[in-house]
Amino acid sequence: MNYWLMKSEPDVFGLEHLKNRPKQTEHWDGVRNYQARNMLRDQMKLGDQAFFYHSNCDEPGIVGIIEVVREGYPDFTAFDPEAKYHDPKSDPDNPRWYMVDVKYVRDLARNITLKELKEMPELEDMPLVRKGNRLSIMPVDKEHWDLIVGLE
DNA sequence: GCCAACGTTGGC
DNA sequence: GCCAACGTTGGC
Repeated sequence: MNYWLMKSEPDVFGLEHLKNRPKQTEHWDGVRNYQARNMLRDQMKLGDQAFFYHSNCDEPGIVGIIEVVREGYPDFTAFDPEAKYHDPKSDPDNPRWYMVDVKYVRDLARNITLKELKEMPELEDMPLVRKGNRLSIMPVDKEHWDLIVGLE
């Protein structure tokens, strides 16, 4: 089993939105970065768990846990000219972008903030806290995962 | 294949 | 709202 961190802006699609979906499940669309795409397409497996991270907000941080319930498949929103993340270069016969479906697992008891994570020497290798990292999906080491859950 | 210009991300 | 960091694009 792999562990991940997935970023989303709470104003656009936050943990509450996922929780309120029928079946508490949603497809994770709109990723338009090749490195993140490769992870969605090739590496994320059924049952993998991920931190739900709120970005671009007052207190960026990890607010919950979600789970992969469908493995990588083409991000159909790329084909839709009306969609925000439409990409005319993604051909349905040869899709450029992929997504997975995720399901709400639980809230964390509190928001474990980016600020707090940055202050932990044990986490200095974590991509999330490294300068300039803008990936919206990133792998999390099991040791880091356990450590962070332990902060709750 | 280089690199300048441009767009986006996301913390602050 | 600012801006640093980074990815992508496209001319050459």
